[in-house]
Amino acid sequence: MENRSILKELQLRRAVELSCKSEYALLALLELSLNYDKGEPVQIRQIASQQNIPDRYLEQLLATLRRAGFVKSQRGAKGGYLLAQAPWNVLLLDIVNCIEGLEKKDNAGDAVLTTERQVVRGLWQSVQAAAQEVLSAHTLQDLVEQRNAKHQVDLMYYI
Amino acid sequence: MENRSILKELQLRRAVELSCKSEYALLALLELSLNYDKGEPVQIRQIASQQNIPDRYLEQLLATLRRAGFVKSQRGAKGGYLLAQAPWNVLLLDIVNCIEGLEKKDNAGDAVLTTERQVVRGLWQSVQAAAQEVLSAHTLQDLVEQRNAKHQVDLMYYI
DNA sequence: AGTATACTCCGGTTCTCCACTGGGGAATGG
DNA sequence: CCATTCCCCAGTGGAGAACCGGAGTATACT
Repeated sequence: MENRSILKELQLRRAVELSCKSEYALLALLELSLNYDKGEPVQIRQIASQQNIPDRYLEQLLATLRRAGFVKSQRGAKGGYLLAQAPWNVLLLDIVNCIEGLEKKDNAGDAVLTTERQVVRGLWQSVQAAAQEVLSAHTLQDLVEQRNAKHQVDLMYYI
Repeated sequence: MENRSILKELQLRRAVELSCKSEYALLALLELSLNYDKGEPVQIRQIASQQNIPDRYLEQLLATLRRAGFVKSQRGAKGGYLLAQAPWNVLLLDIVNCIEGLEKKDNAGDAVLTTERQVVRGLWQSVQAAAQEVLSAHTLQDLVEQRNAKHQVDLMYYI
């Protein structure tokens, strides 16, 4: 019990976790990015049906994204969601961190770490760093371009 | 419910997850590596107390490591655990994969993925790849050396 | 042989988070 | 006013994490 709470606080897990939540969020933001030029809001339902995501769940994720300032919402009829920033200004790392609820805790504090533990933690940090570097190297715009390129190919096969 | 089971099978989550389990396992194997030259088995209790790990839990982890062929066990009095291979032959990636229960599933199958989903999955794979590359670039021996180097420094400060 | 020592296998418990569902309320366009 | 759409809060079911405990089994030492 003691050990558990300690480790819980250290937040070692979920460090580089990519769950369903993140995938949904990225998909939603990608969908919003595709409609960014039009300036018209996109509804939850639309995204949900297009990407096969449960709409009530997506709603929550979009709420989080809104609170974090990634999207703007418009209520009422003809309402929906809009990207708050241009796709090329949104780092994918920020999205994942937002949705995955990453809170940094400096583990230097109460618990005394053995030399071995420090080494293992160090290793872990370098793994995290590698993963985050990839995510911070890309923006939503990159996803848009990849999807457009891929879409072209798909269409060619279709014809 | 449907969507959930599908995503569950795809095993998207836990792709790059590093939990308490992995830390314990790495610590245990590191401890065994330090005693590799001696050739004498190390008991669970010893590792557990040295690294502040609940022993009954560590027991389970060592069992999986044994079944995977990372360690050998010796029962009875003066028994304990031994590294099955030399520290420089054990990739850290293999350890984490073993303990985290990574099973690859090729997601190309029943479910039709939208173009957007494919793009997001692709992104995710590159993140995974980056993380795994770090882990596959190091062996237990590297951890041993790091720990020895760090231990030296600690001793110097102590004096 | 007998005993203490260790691993082995089986099970159960508690807790947390994820994925998802649902209901009522508030704003907005027609 | 009213359909539409977002907003907030609340709850459910299941899976896995992180444990604990006991009965069984192999081994060494005397």
